[in-house]
Amino acid sequence: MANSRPTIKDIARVTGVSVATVSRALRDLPYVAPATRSRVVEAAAELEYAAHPQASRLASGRTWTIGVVAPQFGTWFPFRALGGINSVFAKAGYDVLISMMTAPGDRRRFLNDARSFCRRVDGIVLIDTFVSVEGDSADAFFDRPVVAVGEKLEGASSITIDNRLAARRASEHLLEMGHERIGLVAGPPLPDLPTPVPEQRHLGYQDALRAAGLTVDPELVVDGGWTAAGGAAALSRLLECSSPPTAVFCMSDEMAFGVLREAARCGLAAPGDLSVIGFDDHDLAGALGLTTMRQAVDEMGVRAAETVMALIDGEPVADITWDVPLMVRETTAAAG
Amino acid sequence: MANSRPTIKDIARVTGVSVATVSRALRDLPYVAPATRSRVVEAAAELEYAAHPQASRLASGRTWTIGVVAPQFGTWFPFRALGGINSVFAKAGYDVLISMMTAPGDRRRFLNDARSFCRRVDGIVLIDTFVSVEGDSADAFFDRPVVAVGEKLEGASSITIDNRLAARRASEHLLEMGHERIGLVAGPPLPDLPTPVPEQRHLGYQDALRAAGLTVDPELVVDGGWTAAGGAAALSRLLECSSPPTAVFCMSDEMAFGVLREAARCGLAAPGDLSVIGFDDHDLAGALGLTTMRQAVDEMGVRAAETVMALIDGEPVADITWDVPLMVRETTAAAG
DNA sequence: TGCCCCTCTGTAAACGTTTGCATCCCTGGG
DNA sequence: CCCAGGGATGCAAACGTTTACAGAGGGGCA
Repeated sequence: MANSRPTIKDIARVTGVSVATVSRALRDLPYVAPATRSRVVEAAAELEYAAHPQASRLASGRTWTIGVVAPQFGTWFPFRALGGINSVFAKAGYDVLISMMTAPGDRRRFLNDARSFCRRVDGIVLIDTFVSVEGDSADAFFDRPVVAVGEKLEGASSITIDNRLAARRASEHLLEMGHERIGLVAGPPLPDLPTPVPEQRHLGYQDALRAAGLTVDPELVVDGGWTAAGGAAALSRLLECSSPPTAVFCMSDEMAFGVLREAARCGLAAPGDLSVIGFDDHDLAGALGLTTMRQAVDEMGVRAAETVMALIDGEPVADITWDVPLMVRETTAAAG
Repeated sequence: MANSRPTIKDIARVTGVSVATVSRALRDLPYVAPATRSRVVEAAAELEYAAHPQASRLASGRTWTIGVVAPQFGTWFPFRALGGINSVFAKAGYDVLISMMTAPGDRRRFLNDARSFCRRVDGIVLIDTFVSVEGDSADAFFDRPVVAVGEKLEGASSITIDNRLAARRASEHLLEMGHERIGLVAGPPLPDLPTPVPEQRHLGYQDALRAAGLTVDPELVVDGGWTAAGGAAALSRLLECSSPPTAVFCMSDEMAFGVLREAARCGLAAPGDLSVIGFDDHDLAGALGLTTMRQAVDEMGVRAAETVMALIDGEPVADITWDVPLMVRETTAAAG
């Protein structure tokens, strides 16, 4: 087979014009005679020509690539966000390069990786990366436009939610239905990932209880490990309390699914015997009837992608706080 | 800020050697004096030099990038596979470029995209892409090593499962437990994606019933739309049958989750009143106790990544069939 | 007619690497 | 003492584009 594809020179030779004219014709630049342009375009189609990306990138400085950085793939949040991000860039003609850079640890190495990564992309989306250790700015790592999803970062645009407020709202929903013994199935802080999320959601839970004049019973706060299995285990621990909760707020839907299953196994009906509210609006939450706080990750991804393109076009940095609406479904009901 | 990073020339000037020597020193090539090498390496670290990827790729022809192509992100399967794929390449120092090429439709445009995509990567992983319309080979689209996950493709290595056999096994599991009225919650063929998966799983279901001497009742085959909500709707249709099933095989776990929920809503206990088996081993299947056929997508992704690297190293094309073990959990039990 | 401007095209210099080839120097064996 | 051989280095030509600049030709206007 033709191991080497035709180059712009081949097109030039075939059509009898210079490479400069071919380049202009194929990129719809002005100052090309219509007849010339169509001859060139035809020849290119005929030879099945496609520009060599590296060469054009080297020459132009534009990469037409966006980098997406996440701490780990395999979890729900970054995957979902990537879906939204990717759909936008695919339409806009950008490539999407993904990278699992682990933020802290070897800082020197990270900086070097980041610098090298930058050069391959026109802009960067950070998903839950928490790169900033002690208030560094995005410029410290990247010299490209950056949008951070799920965290705020000096010098970058950001798309975040108010975790504390949303957790408070979730807890208030239970309070409003008359519950007074409210359990918290918490996600633990992640190793090597200095995320404020667990703490913020915990604080929101406390805010709600205190505002309602209730004391926060530490016995009602258990670790659910961010997984469904962990959620199930957490509920069984909660049920061993001297005075078990009548409602549970879970920091993630996955843990809530586990809680629901454990409840069923124990013969507790939801919401009859136990109200459960989650956090995320996981793919399955709607179909399974879980009341939850909707974190529209894919929409946030879409918005992040649009924001990167805006930054590339020179628009200023901006912070966006995404709304987290309460989705009342079928796992919460009035107490008693 | 320094808008332009140091180039290899800067290192050369600082250390007083030629760019060629710098290039060799930094890439650990032989024929560089130890003293020279360490001087160069130090200078590079000092200046925070990182090679310009486009330039080095243009010159060397190696891209150190792997392309991952999937028809659509946002669904469970490709995401999960991407996780596995990415973990391998991240370790091996490859970038991962993702692309949502839609296979059929405008074939000319697809070919052009594919050709252009090729040039950016050293190898390609196709996830459930079903590019081949009438037996085309991988060479028709790509002139790079290709590994296809979930489909077979002439000229490419592949990682697939035997959908028909696995579906048969799932159905046999129900038969072995004494069920004779077995419903099938089917996923419909996907629009614009000529996948044989739905048909194969349907055939496997029929194989099992026929081998057991049962007739296939078309009333027991309903469409679950590949979603949990669709699965729930499917079960309610099945229950309207004159003679409803005592067990259900769902072509995906997500549909099975919907079935389980609908059963609970109708007061049917699983597995007491209704046995349910799924297909996939979704993240949540274990924690929710769903009996299912385990399609270890992330492992398949890992293997796919390793296979691409093997192809790049010149090893021959090979087809791998991945095992799909039965995971007996808590949603299936003996009939009656 | 002369001038200017505008459209179209070509020439050639970037872009920042990698790499084949030539060169220089040093060491060791005959 | 000479020469072969090989390690270390430099030179310069790729790699395939983009783009600044120059120039040719033609039309309109004074």
